[in-house]
Amino acid sequence: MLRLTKKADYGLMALKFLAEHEQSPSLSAKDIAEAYHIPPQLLAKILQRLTKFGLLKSHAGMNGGYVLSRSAREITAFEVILAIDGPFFITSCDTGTRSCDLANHCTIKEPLRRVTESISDVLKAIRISDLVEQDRVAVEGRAGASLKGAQHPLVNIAARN
Amino acid sequence: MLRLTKKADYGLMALKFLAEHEQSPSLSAKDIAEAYHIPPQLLAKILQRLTKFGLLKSHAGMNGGYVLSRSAREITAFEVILAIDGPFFITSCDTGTRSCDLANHCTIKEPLRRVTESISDVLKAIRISDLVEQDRVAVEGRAGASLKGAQHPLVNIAARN
DNA sequence: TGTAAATAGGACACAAACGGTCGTATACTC
DNA sequence: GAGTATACGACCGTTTGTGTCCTATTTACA
Repeated sequence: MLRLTKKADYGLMALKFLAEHEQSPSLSAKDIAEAYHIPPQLLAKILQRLTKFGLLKSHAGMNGGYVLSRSAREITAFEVILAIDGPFFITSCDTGTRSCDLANHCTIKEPLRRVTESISDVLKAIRISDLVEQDRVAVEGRAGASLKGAQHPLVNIAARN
Repeated sequence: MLRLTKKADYGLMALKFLAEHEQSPSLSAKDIAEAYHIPPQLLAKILQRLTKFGLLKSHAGMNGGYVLSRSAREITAFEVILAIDGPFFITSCDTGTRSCDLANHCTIKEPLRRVTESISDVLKAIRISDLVEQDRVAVEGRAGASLKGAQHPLVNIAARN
């Protein structure tokens, strides 16, 4: 529970992959799916949603594919999750349109709404470029050796808000 | 998505209710269920899990019920959610026991693990007593009038980590 | 101009999770 | 011993998540 869906996972992976290949004219859903062993048709749909949401630009036809519509530094994890999984609330009631039937009795809604905001802020502070950077550091750390200090950029990012 | 289950909601509400009635010798699942119009049997199960997890103490038989096993200030929202919904991960893979089959290709796992930690920290900073306090303030604000300054205790809590 | 490769998107099938109920056993009080 | 409460396993219907299939459309290139 309180977990990301696979779709959101795939979406983040795809964006990260596109960010790492920004020099390419465009990459197809198939290219990305093969790189990560993701079901191609499923990924295609995800990329379509991201396109509809304005995070990607698509190009149909031969040699077509997708490119980031903005710099990787201007796309946040929050936007990706929002695009794929829709708005999220930490309370199970309050689906956005109308409040739950417990409205009058549910006394934790307001407190938890603030928690939701805090979590949103964390996700808004994570950029696709951070994923690239963080992963690069992790790989180097694994291949190389010393794992000391300042190796948790994302934590720092989350704390810096 | 990324939302709390109703069970976790109910659990938090119940703990808050118990915290508000700490002077009572014990409250039954039925008492609490009626107060919030929650299905009694469902709430009973939730309270049983919380008991098993050590957050509540139960007492069977006539005039039985539940009491907090600790002070409301020593129980966090994180523990409640963990007890009811199990461990949560922001990545859909990595269910705890073994990593997903994408292990080698999934390059965002490590970065997102840090995000999970940040969110956990937020939830760990929320105590049941905060829910009580925060709700009290909200009610007063609604009944009374002025809504200025320092009215977002939970946000402050989340930020103070 | 035709073919192949790509996006776009609706419909559907399967599986897992969630929400809730039922029945029964057990513990405790009076 | 009766009544009330917790403890817990089994079950069921609904929803959500994951993935596939099929068709239409766009585009590049031979």
